[in-house]
Amino acid sequence: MVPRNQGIIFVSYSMINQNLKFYITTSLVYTNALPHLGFALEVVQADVLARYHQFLGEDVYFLTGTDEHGAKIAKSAEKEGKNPKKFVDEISEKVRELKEVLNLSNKDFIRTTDQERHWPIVKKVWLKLKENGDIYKKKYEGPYCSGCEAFITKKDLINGKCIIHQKEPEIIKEENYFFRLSKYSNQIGEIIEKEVIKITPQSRKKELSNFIKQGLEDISFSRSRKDLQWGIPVPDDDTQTIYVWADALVNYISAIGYTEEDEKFKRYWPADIHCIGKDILKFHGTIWLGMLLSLGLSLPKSIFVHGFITVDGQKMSKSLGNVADPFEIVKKYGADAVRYFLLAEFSAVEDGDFSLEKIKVRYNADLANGLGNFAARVLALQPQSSEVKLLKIDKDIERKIEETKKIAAQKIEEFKFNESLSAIWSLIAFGDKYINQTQVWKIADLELKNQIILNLTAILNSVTVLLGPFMPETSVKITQLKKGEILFPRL
RNA sequence: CGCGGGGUAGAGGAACGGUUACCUCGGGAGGCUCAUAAUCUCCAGGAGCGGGUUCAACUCCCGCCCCCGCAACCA
Repeated sequence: MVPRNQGIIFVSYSMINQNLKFYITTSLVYTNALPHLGFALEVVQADVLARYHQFLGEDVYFLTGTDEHGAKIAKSAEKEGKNPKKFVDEISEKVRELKEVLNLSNKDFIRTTDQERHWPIVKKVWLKLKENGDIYKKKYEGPYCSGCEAFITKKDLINGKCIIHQKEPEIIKEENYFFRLSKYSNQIGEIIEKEVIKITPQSRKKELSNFIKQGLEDISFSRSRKDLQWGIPVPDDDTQTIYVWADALVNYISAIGYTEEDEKFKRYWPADIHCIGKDILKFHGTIWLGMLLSLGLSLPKSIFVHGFITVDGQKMSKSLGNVADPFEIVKKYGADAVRYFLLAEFSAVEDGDFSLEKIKVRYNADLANGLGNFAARVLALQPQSSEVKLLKIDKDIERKIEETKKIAAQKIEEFKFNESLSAIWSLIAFGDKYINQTQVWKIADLELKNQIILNLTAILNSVTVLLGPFMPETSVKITQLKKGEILFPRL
């Protein structure tokens, strides 16, 4: 047999990063409904980055979790006749299951209902902001729907009426705590403008920058207890509940135990990458930064903003009944096929469309016919006898492999997962052509034949390693694959 | 004139101021039989509309038409 896994494949990846830390987060899933494919997209992208940096030898901390407070959740729970705690426990557990189902490498999972890890730090943050004079009481005036028993926003209105209750809202005044975001408006504007925090893609940075130029206003940080019971009480004032910003965003530091002395916090903060959706960039790019500035903490190094998934060309929505369930899709195609689809089918920063038809086409074309078939071809060519001289891989093959490695790595760092994968697939195509051109199966000269098989094996091995961050399970499987075994059966 | 993104073969996606605009699926022809009806080669078919800048524009600029985000208390 030609040795299957020879040498360090990713030699072009530096292995000197042992002391570097890499802290990567996703947004928290809001637990008012089961997780959908959109969240799967975010965690899969983050997982590729995490695994890639792991591969580089860095000390990776990959965090995800669930945001479990809010009136919406309390309401959804009530609808199902459950108490909120039980309700969010169930959904949070489902989100956790995604870790197994999608084969995620996250190290930690934080819940905003965690009274031991999360609550104390939220309170601490609150008190610190207050101490700095950045939290104050102010009367808030806004449209309030008595049907919803909550303040509503413009978006909840159609023709000036509440969508759900067909009622005109009353204007109600309420006293809430506010965060002095306006104080940091200029500073934040400059941070974004000067790219102290790198925002990918550029277009989002522009969007955010323009938004901040209009000037940031102070933002309400609490709700009255009667409107929002399911949440963390404001310290020293239990007539008020902490609103989402000062609760959910804090997860990024509560998970690593924010106190200046905490070793874990010292080690990992600031985040290297916050992975978020385009809908919440504004909050991360303004409120969160304002909080950090007030706390005197260093700022995240970068924010990566991904697009949304549509299904059959339409926005996912419960009313349309087209919410794609990641569990079901994985059940049918397997974790790696779903990961592959989400990463390869579209650019990470654009919106992408999912459909069962599309994933099937990708699966058959790229995984069964492409990767799987190539692996089978190479394996079938392995010589029977074990006497193989130590040969060296041909220069031009070596060159092609090196080039692919370089592109694949570079594209990951640019968040261009689809292009990284397409570089890997062009190496597979190169291998396929090489087999056809050499007609290796016909060659009688054993030495020449073995040389070619060695080259092919080197290609397959490289593909295997390069695939690691994207398709971890498949990557392992290929190294253990035996003649005649099928990696991805055609569907 | 609120801000921003986009309109590329039948479908879905890239790239780029300069040979012949690329890839995948689909369609057509041929080859091979190591391989999962796989794989390889070749062919057909394309830049929203109108102007401008340039030796040269799909790429830059202007106008128009159409789509889509954002326009803070929404995860």
